[in-house]
Amino acid sequence: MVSNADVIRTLERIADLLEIRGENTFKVRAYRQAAERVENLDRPLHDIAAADGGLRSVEGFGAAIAGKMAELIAEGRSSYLERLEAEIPPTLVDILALPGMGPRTVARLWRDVGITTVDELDHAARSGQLDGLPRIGARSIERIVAALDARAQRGGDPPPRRDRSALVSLAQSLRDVLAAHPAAQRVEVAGSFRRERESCGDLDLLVATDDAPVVLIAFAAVPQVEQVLARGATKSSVHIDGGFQVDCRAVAPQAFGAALQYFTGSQAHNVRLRGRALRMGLTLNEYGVFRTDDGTRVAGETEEDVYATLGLPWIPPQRREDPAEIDAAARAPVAMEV
DNA sequence: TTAGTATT
DNA sequence: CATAATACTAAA
Repeated sequence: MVSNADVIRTLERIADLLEIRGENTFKVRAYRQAAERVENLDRPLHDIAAADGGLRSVEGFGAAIAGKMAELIAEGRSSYLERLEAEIPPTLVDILALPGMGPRTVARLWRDVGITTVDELDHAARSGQLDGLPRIGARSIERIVAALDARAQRGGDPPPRRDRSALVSLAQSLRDVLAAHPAAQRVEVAGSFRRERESCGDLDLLVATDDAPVVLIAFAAVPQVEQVLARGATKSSVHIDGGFQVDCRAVAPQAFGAALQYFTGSQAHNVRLRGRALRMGLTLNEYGVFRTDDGTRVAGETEEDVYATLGLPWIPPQRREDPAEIDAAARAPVAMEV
């Protein structure tokens, strides 16, 4: 029996391989989006396949994807995926999973150096085989080796997610540390933690401040920090507590609402919200809502402002996952103009 | 400045 | 035919 999880894995695998192959980003996105739609289903897909509308009734499933997934459900295999795997070494997906490794680099390592596995990459990186490749300098090789070492230490497993319950105290203590900084005016934990997901891949902290660089320097210097992954003018990423990633974003107080909205996500929610803004002649980013024509800022101080400007009631973070949520909220009478 | 990757 | 928007790093 093919489970929804199997279908999701297949769709994501197809997307990864297409991406390495350099396929049209719209096509790649279609497979990713289809996977995401399946994730949000509350029914087994094989059930839907057998019912009236069939797989085409699943949002994000057009003729091509529905056909391929129908085969997967009926036969337990996808001939399309098998053809892709014959063309593109499927072990490249493991390389793609390394942090800092994207489809362009993976494709180049394969085509130009013949690297197809993590072990081959490890050997090549340490033996100087990557030296002199365009766009891969000494720093890049260092990063690759570090990523390989980290992966090896985990026995090849992907970076583990953590249960929400196991993160509560870490989140609280980081929040307290930042809040104690004299330049920090307000601190919130955002991201999947704020959306109350049961497991989180990282922690996202947002700080309102008039002096972002100083706050970010302080953040990166917190004693529990094991490694600073990046530190810029508005954003810093670190590893804490056994390689767990924590991202910190610092914004001006008048942008706090927009930044909180952005940083809370989900990504799909942000994309839908920003698309909605565009259709209204507005543009939404983490600094506010702006008129497309003259760039005037029309909202940003609070989340409520941001949603209201887009004709929506404030949507609770827990509900910012469901693709239908924005449409549902738009139909709610409360926030529509009085 | 650009390419690539990362972030929600 | 289309595509959310932005930040950071390394390389050129």
